[in-house]
Amino acid sequence: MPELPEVETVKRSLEPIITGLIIEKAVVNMSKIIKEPSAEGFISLIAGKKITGMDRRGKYIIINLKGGYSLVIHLRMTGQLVYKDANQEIVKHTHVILSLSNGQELRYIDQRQFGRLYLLPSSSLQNISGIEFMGVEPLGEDFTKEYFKKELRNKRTKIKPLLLDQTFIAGIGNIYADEALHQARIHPERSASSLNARDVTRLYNAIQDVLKQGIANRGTSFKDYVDGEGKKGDNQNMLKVYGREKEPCPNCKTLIERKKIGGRSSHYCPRCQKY
DNA sequence: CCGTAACCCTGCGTGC
DNA sequence: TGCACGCAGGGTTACG
Repeated sequence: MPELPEVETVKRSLEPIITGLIIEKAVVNMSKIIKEPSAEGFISLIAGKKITGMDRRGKYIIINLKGGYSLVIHLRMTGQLVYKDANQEIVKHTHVILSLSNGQELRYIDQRQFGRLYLLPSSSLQNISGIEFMGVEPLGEDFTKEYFKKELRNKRTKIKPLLLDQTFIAGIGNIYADEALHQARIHPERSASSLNARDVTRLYNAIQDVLKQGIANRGTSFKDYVDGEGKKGDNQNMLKVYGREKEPCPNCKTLIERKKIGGRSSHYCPRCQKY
């Protein structure tokens, strides 16, 4: 479940080793993974392009190419973008292989095939529907406490689904939403507009804390996630509530509960996180 | 505006 | 042992 910290870790692990290399050739084993343009167009367009750097927007990985193009990758649930020697075994579910000018490859692997690749002009990233209306970067300077507070006042939804809304804040997924709400001691079903100033401050700080901690620990490897070099992260060991149903809350020893909220399973401490 | 659910997909756990 | 089934989950889309 790659969220902002995992995507950022992939970006940071790959950028120094692939910048400056040329994508010599692409092999597409599953054409639906290429969302834009067609698989054929992708293959012909990407060949010969030099990698100039990388970016991240929300959960999207952006690989910038010389000539004004960008390769954009969304890993969704089980996607992996890994740098491997061309001699390394091609594992099951390898859908796209980019051959690089140093004999290495960038491989897109995705067990559930939910992830997508896009190749489009760097000036047209807004053409990707998920990016067009994407909300603020939670670790960027536009995400201020004042902005967060003001926005929450007008929202009539529950706080947990709101944190997952990518058009509100970019990059938070189920793991970090549950962790942030636990740190802030806020029940996931509280209505967003009901949070008082102290709640807002705690949640604002908690969002940034859990994301920064996730990055510092190189991501949460709950199941499939690995960085650009195929290495697992360490943040799964730091989680307080996510995936810990029926385990004691680290604060108060009350057993963690799990409940579907807004269609997503939510993990919380019924004692620390009151209504 | 908000909530709910379907969709996409494979692997895994459960029950028979 | 193996089959059928349900669940998991991010983000988009459809619908009430």
